[in-house]
Amino acid sequence: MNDPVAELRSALDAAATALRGSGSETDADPGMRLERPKRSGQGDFATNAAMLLAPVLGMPPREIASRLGERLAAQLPVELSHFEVAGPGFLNLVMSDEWHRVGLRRLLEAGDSFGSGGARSPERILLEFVSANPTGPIVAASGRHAAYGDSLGRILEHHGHTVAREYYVNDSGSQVLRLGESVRARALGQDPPEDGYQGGYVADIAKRVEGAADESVDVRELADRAVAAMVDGIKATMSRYGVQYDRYFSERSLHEGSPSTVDRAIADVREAEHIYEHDDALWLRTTTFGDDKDRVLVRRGGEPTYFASDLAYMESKRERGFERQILVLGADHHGYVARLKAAFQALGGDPDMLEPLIMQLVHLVENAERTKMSKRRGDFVTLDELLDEIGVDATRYFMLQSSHERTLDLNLDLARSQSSENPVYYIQYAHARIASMLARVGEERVALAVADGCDWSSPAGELHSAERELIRKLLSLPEEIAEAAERRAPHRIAVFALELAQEFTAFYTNCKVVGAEPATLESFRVALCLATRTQLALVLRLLGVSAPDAM
RNA sequence: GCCCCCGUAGCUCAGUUGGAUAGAGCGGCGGACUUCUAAUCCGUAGGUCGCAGGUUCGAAUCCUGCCGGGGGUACCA
Repeated sequence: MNDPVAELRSALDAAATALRGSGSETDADPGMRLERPKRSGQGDFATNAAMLLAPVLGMPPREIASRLGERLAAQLPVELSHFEVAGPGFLNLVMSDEWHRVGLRRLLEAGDSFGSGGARSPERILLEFVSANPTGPIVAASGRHAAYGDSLGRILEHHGHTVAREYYVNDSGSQVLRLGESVRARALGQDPPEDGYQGGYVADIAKRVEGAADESVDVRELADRAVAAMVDGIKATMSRYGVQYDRYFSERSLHEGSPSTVDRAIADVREAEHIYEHDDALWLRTTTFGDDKDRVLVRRGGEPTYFASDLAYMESKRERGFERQILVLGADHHGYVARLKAAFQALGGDPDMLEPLIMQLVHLVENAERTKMSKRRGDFVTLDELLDEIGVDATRYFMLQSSHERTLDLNLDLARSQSSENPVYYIQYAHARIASMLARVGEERVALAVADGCDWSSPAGELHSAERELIRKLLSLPEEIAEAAERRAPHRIAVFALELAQEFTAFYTNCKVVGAEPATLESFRVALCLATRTQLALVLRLLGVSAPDAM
């Protein structure tokens, strides 16, 4: 492991354990924290350990904090500059310049793998997201799912997991047929059926798809062609958006073959005796696993439900060796969670390994009004249109900056007129500035600055507070990655990226880099710039946002 | 009715497995371009953390109730 902050935390744990003695409670207190105080003057790090130990030891918290500090000082004579006991019993730690310099050295050694591989038990994860029906173009709101799923995948991978991304294509069923009917109608110059798709894009497909107006071509066949055309469009949009899937998984493929995946899944749950017949339909007894009511798998008449496909798709994922299944669902699907969990268990799965994540809605606000989006009516803003307006980077950042469990209002007027005010440009600007500076000093000078033999790790003079703060920010990446991965929270990285850019800009404003005297100081600052650039590029990559060298 | 999410600065949002005086961006106001990129920086104003109780050394964070907004509650997909 290459994580100076984690090492500090271990030292603190050791000190706390020693203080507590062997006779008392077994494990370290999980509530013990190594925090970064918000206010200056409260140390570089702070811990509440003493307050948690107080009831155990039966001593005043401040007294414990003082003893804890002394132990830590003995353990870390070089790293720890000094400590203070404050408030109700906080222990504030001030780290030495040496600790910061060593930290920078280790950042450079790790490069863009810093903060990677922290997962306690690496998993094979199948991450399914978007999966919007191929009966229309990708709408703007799906851009949130796409950005979230893609970024989450990148973060999970950096954290040490293996991730496969899939887009589930609903290419069978009545919706698809309805699309075929609508295309046929448009091709013949008629209005689509009332329950069909009214959007203008249907006419475009009708022009592009072969045989649309040819009544000898079956509507079902026409529907397939239309879906294929839609999927091509979806792939193009996703590609433009920087979202790569490992596979577009066809729902229909679940029904093909003999026995089909659907057949096998049903056989499995039948064998486990979770199935019964009622009213000529085949039901899955999901109530066994906490669902409100049982669910139909095969309708009266033999037609399998969409739920049967879901069951089979889960089966397929398990057969392919993914122990964890994450699926990003829209808020309008939260009613499915119970039955999906139940189905997963009926197949013999551990319910904790099926992880439906509910994404709250995106409202597009225009003229101070929320626009309603309906694919049927064709009344929507597409993701492509949004990308035309405000660009990939700004869109992705906007979609990622807030928690997925929070409704997002996307103000189109604002997005259009003030896209340059998007924080993403501030972050990219910091990256571009560094690139420009490093180019100015030249590759050889940079190489010299980071060379092992270079002695900037012990120059005369104290570090500037901006240097110290920037280094600590850089060193906090591993825990940010862990937090973002474990909480499925890419927005944490979006916030971190902005904070890192701010720390860098403060350093830039206060500390001259090129031409700093003595040369060892210039080397140190060049090295710090390089480490910052590497990490900015890394977090931008995790967000799926570009890291330009010039702006 | 029942279930899920949300309510934090004018706007958009962080912070919520309890910690010190609640933060950022944008917008407002006042300043700074002989400078390594001004897409920047500095200063300043702006808050009953929806409301009311409770738990405790300590609550934006946990519990209960209420108010407000959004979504769901199909042999549709």
